[in-house]
Formats: sequence, C-alpha cells, structure tokens
Amino acid sequence: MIKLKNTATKKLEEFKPINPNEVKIYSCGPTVYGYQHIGNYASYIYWDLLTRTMKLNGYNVKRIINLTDVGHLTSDEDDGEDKMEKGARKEGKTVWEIAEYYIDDFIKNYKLLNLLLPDKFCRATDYIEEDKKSVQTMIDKNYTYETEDGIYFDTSKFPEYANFARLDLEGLKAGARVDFNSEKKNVSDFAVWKFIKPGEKHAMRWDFLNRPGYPGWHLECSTIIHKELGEPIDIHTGGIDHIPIHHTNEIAQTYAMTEKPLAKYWLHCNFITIDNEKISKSLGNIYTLQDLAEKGFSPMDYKMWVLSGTYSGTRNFSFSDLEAVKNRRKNWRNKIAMIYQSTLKNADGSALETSEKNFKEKILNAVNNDLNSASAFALIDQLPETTSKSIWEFIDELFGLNLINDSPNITEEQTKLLAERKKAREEKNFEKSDELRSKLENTGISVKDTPNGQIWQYI
RNA sequence: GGCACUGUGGCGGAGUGGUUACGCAGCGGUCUGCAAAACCGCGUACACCGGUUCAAUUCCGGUCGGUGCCUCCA
Repeated sequence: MIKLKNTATKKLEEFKPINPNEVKIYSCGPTVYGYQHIGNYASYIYWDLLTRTMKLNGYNVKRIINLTDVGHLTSDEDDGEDKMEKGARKEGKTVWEIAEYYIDDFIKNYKLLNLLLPDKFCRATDYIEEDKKSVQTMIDKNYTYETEDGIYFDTSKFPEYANFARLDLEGLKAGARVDFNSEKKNVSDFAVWKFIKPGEKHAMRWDFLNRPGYPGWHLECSTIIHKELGEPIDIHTGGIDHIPIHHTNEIAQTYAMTEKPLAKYWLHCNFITIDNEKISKSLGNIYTLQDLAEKGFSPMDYKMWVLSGTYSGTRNFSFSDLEAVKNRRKNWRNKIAMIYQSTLKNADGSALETSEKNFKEKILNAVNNDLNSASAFALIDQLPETTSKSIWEFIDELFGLNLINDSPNITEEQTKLLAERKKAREEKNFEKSDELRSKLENTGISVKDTPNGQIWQYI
C-alpha cells in the first residue's frame, strides 16, 4: 500500500489511482531564464522517486513536466521588461535563444542526476493556441473580466477558491501591497491573459482578442494538463511555495474550463536552505551542480543527500553533511565491490532468494510510506557484505543512484598488481607489498589485509 | 497582519504512547608486519512549561525559538 500526504486534505492517504494500473503525474517544471540551483533540482529528485516508486509498485506512469519559457513580469514597478527579456538584453541574445540555452542546461543536469525522463517536456510556448482556447472558454463561461492590461479571473465566481490553501482572503486584503492593480475586483484575482501596451517591449507576443499579448502566469499548467493528460490527474507535484497562488489558481482555472477537479493528490516538497536561509540570488547563496562538482561532489552524491531526508521537511544544506553522505555512499559501493571478490556460494541460492525478496519488499514498503527514502536508507545500511547483486540492482532501480555503474570491477592491471602483492606478502616481503599497495592506491583502490586474505575497496 | 512548515544525541536524520532507528564523525575491543577493513561495544537525544495516562520524545493546551509563503521562485 502506498501512502502519500495529500496537501488537499492535509492527511496521509492511501494512494488509489483513478484508472487501474495507471498513474498520471504532472510536475511543475522550471522557469528557463537562468541556471537551476541545487534547491530546484531537489524537487525533481523527490518526484523522480515518486515516479520510480509507482513503477516498482506495478503502475504505468504517464508523466509530464512543463518548461516555462514564456517570460513574466518581475513586478509592477518594472519597466515592462520581464525576466526573460532582461536576461536576453544582458547576454545579447533573443529571448528564444535564452530559453533554448537554459532548457538545454536543465535537461543536461536532469540527465546527470539520472532522473527518469517524463513522457514529455512541454514548452509553454508550444501551447499558446491551446491557451487561447482556455481563455476563451473562461470568458464564455463568464469567469473573467477585462481590464486595461489583461483578462482577469474573477475568483469570487469560484466559491472554493480559498479552500485548497486555506487562504484568509480578508487577511490577504489587509496585507495586500498598496500598489496592487486597482482595476482588480478582488485581491486574489489574477491575469489569465496579459495585453501588451503600445510601446511596451515584449518580444514574445501573440495576437489574441485583436491585440498583442501573452498568457497569464498560471495558465500554461492548466492548459498543458488539459491537452496532455486530461482532468483529473492522479498526482500534481510542486514546491511548497506554489500552494497559495500558483496551484490555487490552476485549480480555479481548470474548474472554470472543465468543471472538474484538477488532481486527486497534491504533493509539495519543502525548501532546501543554506545557512538556514532560503536559496536565492539576492542572498548570493546559490550553488549549482557544477559548483558541487568543483568541490569534488558528484550529482549522485547530491542526489543521495536529498534522498537521505524526506520531501516534506525543510533541509539545510552544508558541505560537511554532503561529505558524510558521500562517505555513506562510498560504503555502499564498497559492499558492491565485495560482490566482485567474494566467495559467495551459489549453492544456498534458494535461501538467499527468500531473504532477498523480503529485503526488496522491506525497502519498497519503507518508500511506499510517503516516499520515506531516509528510513529505506537505514535498511540498506544494514545489508550484509554478502548481499547479492540483484538487491543492489533493485536499489538502483528505486533510487537511481547509479551505485552499480559507479562501482566497476577492477581492471586487469589492478588484478595483476593485487596478485603480485599477495605473493610479496606471502614471502613476507613487506617493503614490496607496501610499495604495491601505494601503487594500487594511485589507480584508485585501496588494499586491506583481512584474516581471509587481502581485499580491495574504492578510495 | 494572514497562512504554513519546523525545533531529536558532536553533525545529519527517521520514527514511536512503554522495547536499538540509521548514517557520518569520535572512543574502546577483537584481529593484525604496518595500515586499514570487518565484527563487537560505548556515548545515557528528543526546545520549555503544564495536562491526560500505570507510562509521553510520541497525545492535548500553552510558551519560546528557527524558517518559508502572501511579488516570479522547487
């Protein structure tokens, strides 16, 4: 049984798919105007675990991730330029080139993290015609009104608007910024389509309602889900920050368009902090995967760090913790190394099979409990050195940690050196054996002498 | 101001109404040419104050602290 904490109900619920054996998952993807930092990738790591867990439980997963390549205004005070436009101007490129560049970078890193590719990465700009249909539907159904700068969703027409995020609309009103759009009927109303005023710079523009414009900030998700998956989907994922605005608005739009709920389960991951502060450009505490690599940590080290906690709690990132996790991962790899050099008897294979099955079940059960990879890791720590490869294959399938790939058997050259050292030791030629030990260390493995002879390990 | 998340041993981090989480680091032991590995053992953790209970880190109430969102953001 899979249990997930559903934001919509705030409860740990048993997962039951809408259609038997099929799970439709939509994950809110990146905005592609800059490099993604490690905090951004954490969410894709959590949802990758979700996907893998579903698959190992026998479900066919249909999954979509969107890529927000439409620019959005930074703020009202801004001179009409949005983040994409700003980035483009700074780098002397067109907005389209900027989007292309950062999409490539995102997907490159996505693959480095060994994350399962979704059925489709959907670029927001590929769905503009669909967006227009969405807006037209909402207009026709009288859910919207027009202001000078766009078509707005009238949230008072959707009585359940505040429910999902338990919003206090009166409180919002009290705390609203003074300069909020005075044409808006309610504080929570939001644009589903924005008009581009004459003279306003905005390279990405599409004609709709007889003038240039672009889709509202929240529209693409509703539209893409409608087109690619159909409502309701099983699971919608995102960051915790999406709850009060983005997902609340998605739900409202989709209901207006289809009169259906958007998703059955909503999963939200908490934030990674650094020095107990949010990762943000203004604080200057951004790390990318490349930054970690420069300090000697692989994407897999980082992935393992993320999975050694749980998605719903805040995690504070530090390099000393990453170091600890790297050591833990090395210890796991060294257990795999023992497979290459162990004298595991296949004779009692049947007994091994049973315990293996139990082990796989135990690990999967741990993860089935709201993606608790941390408790599954504790089980893996307890695996004996004599664990067979199939368990490690299962672990790799579930977590995508590349443990086996990153734990290659030794080369012929290393085998030769080991044999030489064994001989030297038998002859009590310790000078030579020590020399050979350091030689082997230079090739990347360390040698230990145990009561049962020498073994090698990864350094 | 509103809405959330969070406070566990040196560090990280699960979980639970009463029995060892686990990892990293550290210490002791067995073993050993050296070094290490492996195995065994050790540290007497659950912010504070009340309440419920035979029993609370675990439930309830309150206090204090940390963080996030409310403006694009995983």
